[in-house]
Amino acid sequence: MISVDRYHHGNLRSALLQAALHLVGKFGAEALTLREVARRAGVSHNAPYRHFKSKEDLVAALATEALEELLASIRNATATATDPATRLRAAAHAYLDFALSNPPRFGIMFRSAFDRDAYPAYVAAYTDSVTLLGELVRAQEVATDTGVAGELVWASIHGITELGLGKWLRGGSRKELESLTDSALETLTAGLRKQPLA
Amino acid sequence: MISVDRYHHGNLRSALLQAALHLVGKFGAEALTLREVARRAGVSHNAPYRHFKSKEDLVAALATEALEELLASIRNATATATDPATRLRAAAHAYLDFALSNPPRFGIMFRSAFDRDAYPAYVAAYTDSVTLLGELVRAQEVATDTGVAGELVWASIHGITELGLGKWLRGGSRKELESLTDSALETLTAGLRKQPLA
DNA sequence: ACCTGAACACCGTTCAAGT
DNA sequence: ACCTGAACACCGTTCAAGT
Repeated sequence: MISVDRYHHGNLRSALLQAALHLVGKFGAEALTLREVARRAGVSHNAPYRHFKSKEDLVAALATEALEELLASIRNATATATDPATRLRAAAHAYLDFALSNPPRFGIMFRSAFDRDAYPAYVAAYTDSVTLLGELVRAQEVATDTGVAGELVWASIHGITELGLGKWLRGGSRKELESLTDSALETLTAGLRKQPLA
Repeated sequence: MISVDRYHHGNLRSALLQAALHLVGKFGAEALTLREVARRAGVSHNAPYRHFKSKEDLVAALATEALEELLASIRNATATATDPATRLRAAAHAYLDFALSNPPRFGIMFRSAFDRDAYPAYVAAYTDSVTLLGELVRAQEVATDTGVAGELVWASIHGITELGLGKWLRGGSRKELESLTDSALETLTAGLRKQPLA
């Protein structure tokens, strides 16, 4: 009766993605199996193949959704401030918080083996993210516009995030990692101002 | 006749690890299966359990060996120079080169799910690595000895490595990534000198 | 001690069949 | 169109049995 258990209307795809996301968040990326996803969506182990060519194809869809959500989250976080340093800090915190809120999803987003070029929406979200970061860094007025400064900032934030998620740093709490992120941004911008890149 | 095909002498364990490393390096971490490892070592699918409690246990051994090798490689790279900046740069290049030389192994070393505390050799190599990095950074005379400077440097190098391996940066060649690493180190040390951490 | 073969409960994927 | 059940070739792991 209720439309949610009738997949002939085209909502199985999103139900599968939702189940997959839940599985990943709760049990980690290695617990993500097509058969379990199908089970949770209440369909046969085979039904997912109507919507995804393969497990990798579902993972790619999951990664695309995650990247789009991360981008939206960063946009949202930077929207309220006008001061360039504050905006960059807000973006970095959004990045870190996104990763901490669902570590396995962060892994799926970044480390999946699928061919990215085969997923235009993924590439689009990636391109937009890099562009946004470039703008945020350029607004600091710390370097000529070669893009290297943006990569340095991104790598620092990403490194702190990865090492934080893996419990490699002495402080692993959200607060401590945000503080480390702030230090990284301050140090990098100070360094870029003092010693502009070639 | 030849001792290599007689595992009653205690060399099966290392033969298994060697097969596992080869598998990981050639086909990626997801191709690492206990059964295939056994096949390559020429034993039944069950023989590995004489030497490893589980697949995770073998992965932990692999990760430990990798970390020890990385540490040795960094020690070796820094041994020839005396200038602090040169030594730090050599260490960073060794880190990057280690990752690029076998990306899946780098992943196993950093992202495996095993309980690290259950593997003292792993913890020892980790502790020694952090200590070494701390010394290298302290020699730059850029910060008070809180360890934060070391974490910032490590995160930057690690971030460049991860993003480079994942083809996220515009330049992905060894040369380009080493150059980006050099920029990161120069920028961070300049920033730390200009604006010491609280 | 060290190794083997059979067995169990899983996978991803394919295929013929049902509505 | 969308879904199902049977089947295939894999996994990791356990167990009884062989030397």
